[in-house]
Amino acid sequence: MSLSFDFVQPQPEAAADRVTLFADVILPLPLPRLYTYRVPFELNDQVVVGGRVIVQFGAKKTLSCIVAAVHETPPTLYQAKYILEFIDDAPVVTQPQLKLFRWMADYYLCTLGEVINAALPSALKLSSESRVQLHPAFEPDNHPYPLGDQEQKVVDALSTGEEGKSMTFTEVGELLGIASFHKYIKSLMQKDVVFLFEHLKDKFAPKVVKKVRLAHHYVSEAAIEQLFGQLASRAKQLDVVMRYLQRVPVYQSEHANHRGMDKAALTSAPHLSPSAVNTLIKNGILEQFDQIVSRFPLDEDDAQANMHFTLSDTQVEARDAVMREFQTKDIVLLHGVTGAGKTEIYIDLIKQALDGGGQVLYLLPEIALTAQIVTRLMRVFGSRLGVYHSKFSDNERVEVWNGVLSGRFQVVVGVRSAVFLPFDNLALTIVDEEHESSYKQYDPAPRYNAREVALMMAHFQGSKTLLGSATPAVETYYQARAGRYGLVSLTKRFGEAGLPEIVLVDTRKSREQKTMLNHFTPELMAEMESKLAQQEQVILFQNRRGYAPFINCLDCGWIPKCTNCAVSLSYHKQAHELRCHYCGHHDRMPAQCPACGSRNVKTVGFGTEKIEDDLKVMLPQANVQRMDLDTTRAKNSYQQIISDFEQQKTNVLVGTQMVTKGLDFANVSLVGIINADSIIHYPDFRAHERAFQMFVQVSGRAGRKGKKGKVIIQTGDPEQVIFDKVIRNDYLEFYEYEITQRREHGYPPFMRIIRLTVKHVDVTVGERAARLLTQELVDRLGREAVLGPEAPYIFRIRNFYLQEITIKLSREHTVLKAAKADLMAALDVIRDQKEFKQVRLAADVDPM
DNA sequence: AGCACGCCGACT
DNA sequence: GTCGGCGTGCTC
Repeated sequence: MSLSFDFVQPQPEAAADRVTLFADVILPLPLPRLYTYRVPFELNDQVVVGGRVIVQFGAKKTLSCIVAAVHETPPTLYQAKYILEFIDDAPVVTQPQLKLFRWMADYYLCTLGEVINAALPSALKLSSESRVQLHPAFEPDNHPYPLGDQEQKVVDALSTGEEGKSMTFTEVGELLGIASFHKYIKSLMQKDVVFLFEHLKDKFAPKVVKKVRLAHHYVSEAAIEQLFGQLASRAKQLDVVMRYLQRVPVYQSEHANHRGMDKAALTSAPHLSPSAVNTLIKNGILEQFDQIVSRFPLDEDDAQANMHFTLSDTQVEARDAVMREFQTKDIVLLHGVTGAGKTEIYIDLIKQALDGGGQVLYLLPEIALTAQIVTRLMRVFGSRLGVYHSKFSDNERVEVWNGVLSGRFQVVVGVRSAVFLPFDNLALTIVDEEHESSYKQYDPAPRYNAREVALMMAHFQGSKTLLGSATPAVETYYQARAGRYGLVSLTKRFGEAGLPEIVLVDTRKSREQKTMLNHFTPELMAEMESKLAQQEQVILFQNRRGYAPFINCLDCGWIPKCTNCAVSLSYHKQAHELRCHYCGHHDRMPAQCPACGSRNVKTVGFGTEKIEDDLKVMLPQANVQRMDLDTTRAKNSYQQIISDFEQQKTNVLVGTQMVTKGLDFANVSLVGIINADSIIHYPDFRAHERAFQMFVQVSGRAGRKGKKGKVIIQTGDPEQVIFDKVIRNDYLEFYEYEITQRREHGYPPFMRIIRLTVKHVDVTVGERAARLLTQELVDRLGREAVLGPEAPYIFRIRNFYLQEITIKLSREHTVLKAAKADLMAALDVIRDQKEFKQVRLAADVDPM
């Protein structure tokens, strides 16, 4: 701003106050910096921080990106290109979000572009390759909104050719012959004429329900009167019409008739004839139409009926304690045993937060976000509830995103990535099962933990956060003990169900005595038989999928290995394949040893598939179902397995971790952990914690609603200290033991860990890069802060050789910040060496 | 992440 | 002689 003097008259033609604006944008690419584009002067008033703009990036790419800042400082080193177009007139990313994204990039050592990439549903990230397609529900001659000329051109182009034809943005631009065509696409989207998708594979497959309504010329009392006369001799048809009028208040509002009712409710109702319904449709009395429905249908009547439920005394007490803690603390840990009824407490707190006018985010791990819980929440919160699930299509995610922006959804229940939703007025954040490792994203950066991100987001927005778990993460409990988090314990199980009896069975002894029946001890076998005889159900937990972790030729010792990874191939019997669990590589199962031709090839070890297989032979009367990654890959198979078990169509459920989470089955009286040792003896400082959590969680599946359950843990080493704590379900004792270990060995929560992985196709280059990086780190951070480099147990994945360096840092903020700067500098040293140009470096902050 | 520019092998 | 391999460097 320059000084101005009174006597200097403004020159009218010079437009002295003409400001040139520049926008710093976040490109959805892993680039370290923001890029500055120039705002076309006539569009100055359209720039919104948090809105999307279209820019040309590089020679031929056009991209949408997020405006992070607007200013008047022209770049000095280059000529800024112009922004091509503005997509939004209001932010799609809110201010608190931008702040959060910056924090994430900083904390997790990644770029803002990577954060944006993980955060935005891909339909919000437009590029010249984005595609449009006519909406399946669009009817050209029965469309409520008029279309402009340009819009009509697009619709015409999309309707000629085969069904479901799509065009890229580039093609739309060519068709219209103008550069600024996005506004037409946007308008067409708002009118539900077209929808967007990014790749050919994510085409929209909406769920359509057939509905019927009364033809519009019957919607008046007189007309209906006349209709009754007309149908007087056709009793079946009359019944249908009567039922329709009963269910749909046609007289009260024409709108109600327009919405109609489910056809299935008429055709499948008792005493009503489906053919009568069809005759009515044929005669033009009823009309049939399709409606696209959400995955979680809400029955309005249900919503009213279930609004109110009462908390038990224990629950009221716990809720009040949480609220008391919230008066002085922003974060509260609700430590409640499985089955203590935490969900009801959450619902109660959500209601209060909503009454106060704030938004609520309720995070759940993926396996716990079931239709059961969603329907339950739907009943209470109805259309104010948004659901964000990873199995949803991109269009559905955008709908939730926009719903949060517009205020339509005040509560969102969702998985890890729901922390990215554009809240601006969060009052309450709930992270249920906060210890769950699935909150942590591993592979593409940002390698974030949604629990930590949620805490930071809540902090930025002044929201309270409730962390819930039966087996809190050691780090979390430590914070609560230290008084930084409030702590509320809920120890009584709901409905008086006692804790299950937990029994250890020594597999080593059984093996010596040769009493093992395949992988079952006689004790587990006998108990299963007895429970099944009493018509009760059994869950078996085996933390390894497939049939066997490897196969072995008994004559020459040949073991098939993955060609891309340093692992043996697992045998999958059903698929008759050898598979790599790390890269997806698979071969046909050979009929004989390819090395020596012997047919003496045996499977070694066992996974869920073998357990299932053995049981089918050993317990022929039982119905055995397996639930693991392999059997739940298809869209609804998880739900199918659960409901079959719920309805007791299956008696034994064998599965991996999937069976440990949040499933409430009233009739399960026995849980078996087939091999506890593989879980405990894992080369990682969190092995005991994970084992404790797993055992307690899976034990929680046994015995509910008054029945006392039994848990049998098979182990070759029953003396392990951890079992003692599991048996007595003594979290506190486990915690005390574990925290001492952590303090002694300098692990979290006392130190912060950053794991660097160096990857290269050539072992020696990778090793050299890792050694140099270690040296650079030692020079900057000191010898004691750096461990490694070391090849991990699985030292090659997807043809990349791995080296790991572990950095241990003090948790002090200033130290951490300086250390990260040092770390980045050390990484740059590697990147600058020609020899290491092909080295891939990944930083994982707080690895799990 | 793309994509263009650029320098060395098997083909018309 | 050219077409094309993918190494590396840049994108406001």
